[in-house]
Amino acid sequence: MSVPLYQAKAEMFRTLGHPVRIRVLELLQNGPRPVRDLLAEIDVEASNLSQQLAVLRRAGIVTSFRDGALVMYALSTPDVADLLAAGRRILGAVLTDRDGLLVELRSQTPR
Amino acid sequence: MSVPLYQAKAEMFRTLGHPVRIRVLELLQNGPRPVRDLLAEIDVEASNLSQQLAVLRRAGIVTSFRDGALVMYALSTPDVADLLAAGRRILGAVLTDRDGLLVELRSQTPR
DNA sequence: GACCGACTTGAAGATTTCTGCAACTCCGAA
DNA sequence: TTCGGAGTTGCAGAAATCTTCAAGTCGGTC
Repeated sequence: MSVPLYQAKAEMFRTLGHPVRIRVLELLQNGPRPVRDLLAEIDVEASNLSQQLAVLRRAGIVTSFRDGALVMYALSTPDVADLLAAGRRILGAVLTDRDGLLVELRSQTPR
Repeated sequence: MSVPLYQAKAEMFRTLGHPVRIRVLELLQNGPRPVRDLLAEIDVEASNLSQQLAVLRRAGIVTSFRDGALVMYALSTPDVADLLAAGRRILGAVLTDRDGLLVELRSQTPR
């Protein structure tokens, strides 16, 4: 297997490695959402959110389209939900009462 | 859900966001391996590999133990394999003949 | 067509991550 | 007890990422 493929995989994971971007993806799991909604749920400046959305867009993980005055975002593939779920599982295995985060993690219904 | 949990998830993904670390994890899927072996398969300096292993160790994704003169590394949980597999699927969905990497990706047997 | 809300873009400074070198520890063999 | 192989650690310069501010675009509405 060639080197560039590892590069691509690493970039994909790195793209997910940001709190705001994770938050966005989890919100988009429930279907397309306008930026305005995301902004209302995530405590971050509009320009910052826009930058993070651009990162996800460039990586091809989300797509966007205009609906009148609003810009909508959606997951480009439902596989993203699997990835997030797998991440959640590992976090559970790794944290194993390392601290209180575990309790909170467990309370999140596994889809 | 509180902010710190997103932080933890993001950190977990960021930990995977490096070519050498991805390579290491894929090699460890087949069972524990001494650093010497990893070094032989990954084209990187020993100190660099050691730094990357330290990152994975700190994140709790791998564990290490000494076996005589060798230091062995192993996945801390088999769930990691699922995560890598999910990543592979997304990459496949996202790349969809965006370039030649796709062909290579497909040739990799899905576990 | 002027204005406002909804977003995006560009750029700069601050922060974090990476890489490679040098020095150091640990173990086993001679 | 000395030596060499196997790894790790500390650090500094280089590179990538984040955050924020200012400016700009696109649609609707009055």
